Amino acid sequence: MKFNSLIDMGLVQESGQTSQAPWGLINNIYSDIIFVKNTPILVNVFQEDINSLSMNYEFQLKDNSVNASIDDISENDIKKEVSRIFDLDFDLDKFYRYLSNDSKLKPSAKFCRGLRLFLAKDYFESFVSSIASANNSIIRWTKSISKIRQKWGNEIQFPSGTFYTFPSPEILKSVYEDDLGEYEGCGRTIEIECCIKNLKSCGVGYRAPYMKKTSEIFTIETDIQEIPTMKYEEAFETVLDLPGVGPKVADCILLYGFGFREAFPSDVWIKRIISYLYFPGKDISVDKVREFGMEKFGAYAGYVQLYLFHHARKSGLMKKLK
DNA sequence: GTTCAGGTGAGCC
DNA sequence: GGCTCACCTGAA
Repeated sequence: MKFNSLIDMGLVQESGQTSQAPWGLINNIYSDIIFVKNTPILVNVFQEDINSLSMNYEFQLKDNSVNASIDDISENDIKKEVSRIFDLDFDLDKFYRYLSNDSKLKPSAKFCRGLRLFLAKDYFESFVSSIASANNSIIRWTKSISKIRQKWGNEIQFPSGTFYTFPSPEILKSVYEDDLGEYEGCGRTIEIECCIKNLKSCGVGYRAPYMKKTSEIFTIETDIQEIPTMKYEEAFETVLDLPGVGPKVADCILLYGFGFREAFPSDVWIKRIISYLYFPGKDISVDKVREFGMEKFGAYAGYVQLYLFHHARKSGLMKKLK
């Protein structure tokens, strides 16, 4: 089945949006489990040919599935969810016309043609993933998320193979934090050097307690459920209250997770890029850069951030700015 | 072996 | 309120 919207799937997957790690990649097909009406569905997405920049998808229900037949879930439900995750209704042509009006933004459109938001398939996953991304590299972050899924996610068999879901808040809030916790927790029945099923063993470092606490809050907090209906400012304050969530991570959760396109996630790289383009020779604080981006780009702030960041990454501007 | 990059939170003023 | 520094890991 096919979507006709312009999209570069490889670019979306590798763009480091913290709502989720890149989907599994085999033979140019990206695969992951999404949930439609609480039923796990394996989705494969791929480009028919590299030049077309349109996207195909197919799906599978799990093996031995008794209660989940395609009768309960319409193909249209699945299509709508895939379309939502890749933000396919966003009008890229209109956005490119907007970019072409600013000579500083214009080059990024060509470099990142077909780049779209990679929205959360699961809100909890986007919170934990974003917290794990703070002060981290994309490579290390991706490895950590993959380990978390393999250690605590549900293993589900599909016709084309075994996949792991992202673990639930109930599971993640009670996992061991580090080697010592695991050693003590299992009654010292194993050597401490052999402890491998704790959060720090996934390489998340000091973020482990933040991730556990946020998982616990997720099992009780009700405010979080209201975020999709909130205005941006209120949503920002709500998300900021969580441990391990500062302004940067909050904006990542709101933009990549929930699709608040007025968010302008600002880290040192965006600060360097914005300073280089709009305030040459000056040192603008990250906080000021965030204000500047939201004020100047308005409803397009999130997409502009996405495009500037990846243009800088791909064009070698980042190395130059460092 | 050492140094460094990368956001957040705690402790301090 | 603002400022400084520790936090963990892996790459250089």
